[in-house]
Amino acid sequence: MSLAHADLVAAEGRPGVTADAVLDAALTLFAERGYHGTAVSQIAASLGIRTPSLYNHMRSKQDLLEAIVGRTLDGVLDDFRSAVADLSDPVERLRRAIRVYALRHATHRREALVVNRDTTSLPEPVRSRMRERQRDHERAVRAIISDGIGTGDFHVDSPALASFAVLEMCVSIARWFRDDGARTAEQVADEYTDFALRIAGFVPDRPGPGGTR
Amino acid sequence: MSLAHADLVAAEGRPGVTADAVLDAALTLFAERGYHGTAVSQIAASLGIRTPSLYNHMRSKQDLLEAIVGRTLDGVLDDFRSAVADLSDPVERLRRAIRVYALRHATHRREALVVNRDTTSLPEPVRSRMRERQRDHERAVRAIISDGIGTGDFHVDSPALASFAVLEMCVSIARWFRDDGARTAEQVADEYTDFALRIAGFVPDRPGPGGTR
DNA sequence: ATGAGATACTAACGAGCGCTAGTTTGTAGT
DNA sequence: ACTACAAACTAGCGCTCGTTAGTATCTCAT
Repeated sequence: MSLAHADLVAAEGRPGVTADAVLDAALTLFAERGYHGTAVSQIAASLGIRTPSLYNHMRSKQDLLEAIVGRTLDGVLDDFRSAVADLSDPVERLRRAIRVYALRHATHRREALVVNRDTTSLPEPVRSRMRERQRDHERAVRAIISDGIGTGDFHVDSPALASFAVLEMCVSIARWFRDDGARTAEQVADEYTDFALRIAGFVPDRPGPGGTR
Repeated sequence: MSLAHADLVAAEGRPGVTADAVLDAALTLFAERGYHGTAVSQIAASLGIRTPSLYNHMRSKQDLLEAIVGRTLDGVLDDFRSAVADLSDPVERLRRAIRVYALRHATHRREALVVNRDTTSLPEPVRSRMRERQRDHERAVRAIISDGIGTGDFHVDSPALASFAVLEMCVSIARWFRDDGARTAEQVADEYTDFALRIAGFVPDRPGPGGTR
């Protein structure tokens, strides 16, 4: 395990350790053992260097967490915006929004685990800023559900509850998905998108998967 | 906050700190800051005693986590068994199983947060045993869904995926539910139970909540 | 009154933490 | 060949961690 990066170096020319490599190693360990459960010495060991050498590539352990959480939330919001751009039908908007969100949690498992487990470990001004960005996304999804209720496509008592349920259901993909599992990330994303539409109370013209009824 | 227990002592006779009080204080702090993010000195402070006095009531910090996770999983399995006892209809079984599970995550938020965040921090023989108990519950729910597919009540491609989605959706209640919020724990449990049946592909005779269709 | 037992305390331990200072080394550009 | 710079190193800082040892204090049954 501590050889992973060393091998990479041997294969290429002369990179040494880069800031991105440190971030990636931290990401893996934070996802595995949590932020407080990970020592910077372990990050260094997984890169094959001594602890103080890390500080040539980062400012602090806290900075690593902040960078991981920050750029992950950037990615979520970017994904969302480009997914629903040019769409007006609430059903299609929800379908696309949930598909990219579910897909992300299968393809970026580590990021998802860290954001959900360790955002609370950020220092206070930052932490609230990050939470606010998560809420932006949740509100956007909630708005789609509300729109769909208006058009008669969706049927739920509370758009807020439904958006919580749908989004957290997707988040949980990161907890069990494996690349070598029975289903690809795309297949899982498709099935979860279907679940989301069901939660929203959308009833397709033809019965969904699972057989006749 | 550090006065919470001291007040309780003053109100009663001479209890001092009990093992249960330590467990409860640890539960609150673990849920708030995570196992590795909580120092035993903070547990002591929240009880109004010095750190070493804690060891009159516990064996180790790790023991606290093990006790919290262990008895929470006991509760989950007990809840499940008594909820579905005497029921044979898959729809009713799923409804009852999910209702108690969702309700538990609203009424025992701290336990749920700790189990889901910090079970990985347990030492290895214990950790696997705990995970196995969680899997027992998941398999039982999955079996209900499979049964329902057999009877034609449910319609999903993969009972495994559906059970993951349903259970993790319920777990997430612990992340946002507040006792002083707009909905009671029972109301939330009812709505989530409805979501679960929708995910399972159950279609009631009359349309569900949210209006006509 | 006395002794037992429970519960609190002070003191301090060894270990590990995140991080800094100062130094060596190895490569690249002139 | 010489210089400049980046990136690794050793040494060690101040601090906090979980835990133990040993002691004082209080309540209660004898």
